[in-house]
Amino acid sequence: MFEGDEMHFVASVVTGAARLSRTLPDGRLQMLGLLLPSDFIGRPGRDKVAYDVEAIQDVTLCCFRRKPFEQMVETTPHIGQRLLAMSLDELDVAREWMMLLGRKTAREKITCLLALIGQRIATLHLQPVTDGLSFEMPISREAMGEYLGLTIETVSRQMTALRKDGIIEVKGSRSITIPDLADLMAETGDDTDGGMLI
Amino acid sequence: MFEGDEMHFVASVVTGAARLSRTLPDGRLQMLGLLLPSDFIGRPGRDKVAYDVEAIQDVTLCCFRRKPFEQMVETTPHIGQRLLAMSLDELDVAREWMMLLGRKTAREKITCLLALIGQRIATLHLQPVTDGLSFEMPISREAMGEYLGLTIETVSRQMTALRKDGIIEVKGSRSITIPDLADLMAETGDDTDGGMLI
DNA sequence: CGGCAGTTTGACCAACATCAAGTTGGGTGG
DNA sequence: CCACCCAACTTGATGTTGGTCAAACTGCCG
Repeated sequence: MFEGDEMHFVASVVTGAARLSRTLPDGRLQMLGLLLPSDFIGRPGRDKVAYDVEAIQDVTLCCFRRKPFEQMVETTPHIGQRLLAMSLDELDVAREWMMLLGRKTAREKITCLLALIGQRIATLHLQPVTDGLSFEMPISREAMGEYLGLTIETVSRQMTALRKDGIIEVKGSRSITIPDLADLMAETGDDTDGGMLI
Repeated sequence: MFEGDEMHFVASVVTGAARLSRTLPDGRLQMLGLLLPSDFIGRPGRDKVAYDVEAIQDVTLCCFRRKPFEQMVETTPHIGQRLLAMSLDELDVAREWMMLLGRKTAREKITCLLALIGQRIATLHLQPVTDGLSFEMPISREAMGEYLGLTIETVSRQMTALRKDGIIEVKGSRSITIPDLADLMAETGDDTDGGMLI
């Protein structure tokens, strides 16, 4: 679906993954969010799509016609509360990303993304998040750039630099190992200790 | 309030203005949002402040203890629906800003901000948004930079460039006139026509 | 063995940041 | 009333980062 399209339904992602993005008239593209199982597309009270939505894997959706769904939200408080909690979480993610896009260097952006994806994949597979963490990057260099506000060349160069610095190990172009998680986190620009004082 | 503080209440802004921001350990700061009258601070179901919140003018808040408020949200569906609509709007704003931070040039960032502030001030004063629009910048060059992910010097240089190009007229450092709104919009990088095809 | 998409690398360049002076204008104290 | 002070802003010189353009390289598939 593309920005401005009429949207006659809302939906919940059941399987697969999709992404939200927006494109400027001259073609510059920024990815705005990732839709994973349980995430919600569309919103009560708005009939146009606000951003481009594209599947990045085969996706199964659970769709509801918009009007009946809006009624259901009004009559079933619990649904509204759930939607509120989800949209507040998305807001946190979006703001975290604003910090990254506005102020972080290319190297910090890349390490943030690697840490994020590594942790999420490990958690998904019920693996501990420790040194030696190993995973497949689910997205291309191009998609990394679109996510981070960088060009593909800069992404590639930073990956090479991180490899040469021993922060990551790379096999092929997608297989990543993180020998020392603390080393990676130290490059993200964030608090390493979760923000605790002393 | 600062990131990580315990928050025993939620609040609605009645008068004045505040801003949301986050700071990296080394001091880099990114503004994440603006709180104006009717905006909401805090959230049901979360007891820590997620971002720094600072008043930028004298502010009056309407505060509610968090626990009773959470109960009220559960028992009064209409409140939850209103909060949902507000947080979805904030999400749109945040994502619009991600596009700006990730992909726009300094000149585009500045013109976007000027257009945004000009239009909001005009609307607030019930003035038509037309050529010759004139207003006072409510924020300093530094704050503009924090909002746009730029340094103060770059902000200043771009303002000078826009003045020399006749896109804006400047009196003192805060008073702005926009002789031709279309000229300004043409510099934002966005669709000038609101995205309509033909 | 091509052909091709995805990736890497190199050379060069533009945009923005950084560092360092100025400049302006409003407020204060002599 | 004037001199000076200070914060906010502007301007200049220079440095870095990341973008751009172009050319290889890789691995996979037909």
